[in-house]
Amino acid sequence: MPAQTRERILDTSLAAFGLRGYDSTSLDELASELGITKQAILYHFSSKEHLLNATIELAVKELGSALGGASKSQARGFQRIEDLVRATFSLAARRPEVLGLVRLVSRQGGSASGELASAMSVMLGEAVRFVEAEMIAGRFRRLEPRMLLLAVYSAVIGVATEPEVMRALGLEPDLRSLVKARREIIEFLRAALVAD
Amino acid sequence: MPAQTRERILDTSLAAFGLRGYDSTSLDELASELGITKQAILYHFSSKEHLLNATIELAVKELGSALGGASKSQARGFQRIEDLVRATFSLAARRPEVLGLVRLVSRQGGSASGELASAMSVMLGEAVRFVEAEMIAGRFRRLEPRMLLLAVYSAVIGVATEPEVMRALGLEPDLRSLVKARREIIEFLRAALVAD
DNA sequence: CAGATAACTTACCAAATGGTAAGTCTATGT
DNA sequence: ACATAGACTTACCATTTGGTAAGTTATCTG
Repeated sequence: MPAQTRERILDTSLAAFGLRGYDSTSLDELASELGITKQAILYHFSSKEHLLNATIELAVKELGSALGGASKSQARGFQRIEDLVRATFSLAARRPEVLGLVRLVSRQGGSASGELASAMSVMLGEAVRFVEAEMIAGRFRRLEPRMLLLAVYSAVIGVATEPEVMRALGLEPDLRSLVKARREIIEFLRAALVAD
Repeated sequence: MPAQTRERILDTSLAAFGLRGYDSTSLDELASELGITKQAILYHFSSKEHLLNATIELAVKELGSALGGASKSQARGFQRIEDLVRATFSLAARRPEVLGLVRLVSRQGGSASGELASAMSVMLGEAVRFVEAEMIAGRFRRLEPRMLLLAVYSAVIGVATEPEVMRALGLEPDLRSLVKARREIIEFLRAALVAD
């Protein structure tokens, strides 16, 4: 019952696009990784761009389910930020390609990015309101909420997805270091955010 | 006196590689942008990979001259961090492709990355020693210096080079917003770093 | 059993890609 | 005047790329 071919293609292309990039991944490569022919891919997805769209769709879903719990938690104050960072790092360790694809799309833009952009807009909109509320409640320092989130997002995604920079710093990007990095960035954010 | 063709090629390829990526840039494209033929490029650089190497070399130079002043300044405490962030943002506004290429190389690794990696290693090594000294002097909060730098690096590079995320936050990535982003991230870092 | 449909494969193809070989044009030194 | 070398261009070329067309095989349906 190889009706799951479609899912296998999506999985493989998510890994390839997310880790190596769109242009650097050819359909022939994908096909041979999967042990099928390129035309089998084109049977399920009528063009490479359509495949990218579907892949983004999958990544959005995975991102949602990975961060959804933390984002909807009723935790208040810094605990909620901490939950979110933990969830992000967990995703970065389990499926780095998902964050890689998010970054790829958020950089290149392109026609396909609409869905991810709007999904992220929703999440970021919620986050902005949350941060604003915490600032008003006096639990967070007063900073510009959107810029603050941009900095937090960049710091977390960067730490979670930039292994070469870790190497330049003399840190091996293995699991232990990732755990350490997570703890450190949480402390860093706590210092930056929590009002005295 | 078109002996400057070599430099023009490097300039154009720095922009192309840094903003669009390596695989997404063809030699034919580069050539037609320059109004020459592809073989003229291959005359100066014997292969695309050699061109990439030379381009990285140029980017390293530009990075050094852009950040060198701030990095060698004798400013102490947070002022020095602020100088560095300002220099980075200035570079991001003037020549975004340089930081783009840094990111590209630091992600993909590859054989050519040695030079950039070692250049960055030096800069980061200095930075680690500086941060450690400031912590000992009690001017910075006690955090793990390398992880701290990773977070700072990620935040700055992210904010400076991720226009799509800015758009998702409802901010146009124009000059005014960049200035605002710079101010905000400096405040963010100050809050995170400066000991009470 | 006939035929339709889904899920592929084999066979092609035009365009683009990185690269080679050979020629052309100009300046310069002898 | 002439060879030499530098800075290209014109002509090719093999491979790779995304994509089309036409089978083939198995399964389900009337």
